[in-house]
Amino acid sequence: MPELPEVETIRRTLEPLVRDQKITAVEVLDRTCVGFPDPESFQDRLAGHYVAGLERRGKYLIWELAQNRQPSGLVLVVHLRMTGRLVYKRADEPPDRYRRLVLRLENGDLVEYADLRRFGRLWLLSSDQQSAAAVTKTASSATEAAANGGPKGLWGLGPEPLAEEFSASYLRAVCTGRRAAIKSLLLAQEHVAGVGSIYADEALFRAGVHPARPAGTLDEREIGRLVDSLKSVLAEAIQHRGTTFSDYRDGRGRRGEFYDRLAVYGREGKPCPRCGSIISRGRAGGRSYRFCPQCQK
DNA sequence: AGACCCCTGCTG
DNA sequence: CAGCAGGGGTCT
Repeated sequence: MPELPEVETIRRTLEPLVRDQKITAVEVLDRTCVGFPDPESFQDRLAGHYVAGLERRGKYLIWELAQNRQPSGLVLVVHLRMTGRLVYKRADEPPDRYRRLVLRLENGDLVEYADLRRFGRLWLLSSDQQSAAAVTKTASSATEAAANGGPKGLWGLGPEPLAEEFSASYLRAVCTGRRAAIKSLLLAQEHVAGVGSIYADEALFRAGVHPARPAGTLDEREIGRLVDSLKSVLAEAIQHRGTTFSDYRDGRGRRGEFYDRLAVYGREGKPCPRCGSIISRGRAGGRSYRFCPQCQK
């Protein structure tokens, strides 16, 4: 489940391998993974572009494209959802069993997009549209996005959790008056971008806050601890190149190493690393959470 | 704000 | 072999 640290790791590992390289050909093996435009136009328009650089926004990976050293006005946007992978390979390396799309590069290597569950999507969008949408959150850009079949979530993303903008005062403003569980609020990409189930659970554990607490009931100190915890767990996960449960791989096909440092996620029935109580599980807002009944009130 | 859907491997 | 998991979108 690639979340912010995993997508950031893919960005960092892939960028040096693809920057300034030409995409010579695009092979769409599974039409369902192309979100916009239609698969034929996607192939035709993307082929021939150079990769100017890779950016990340929330869980979205954004490929800046160029043509003849000039910005081409197009970006390739990728969301891996649950089981998507983006791996740089030599042409003679065996394909992933779930290979869905291939970007051929002029040096003979390729970038393989694979996705077991086929929830992931790729979109080829005009860059002014994408950047305008990233900074504004207006209804008009959202409408425009919908009309163009773009990635709707990208248009309404909240602040990056590692940016200063994501502060205790910001989170307090978001939580105030809300009865939804704090965990659901952390997962809502319009409030904070890039947090998924793993890091929401881990941050709540570190902050000592019960995941099902109505957001509005958190006091000032809890809000402060939660902001700090989220930032620290995300930064540490990036340092360890993400968390691999089964599917996630970085841009070079390697596993992430944060798995061993998880305190609660995937550890139900095991002892809490802090107090030894048994980690248990609950459900809020239609999504499950893991927590330590002793440490999280 | 919650139900349901997408999709497929794995679990009970 | 039904049911669950899960990011995020849609529909109610």
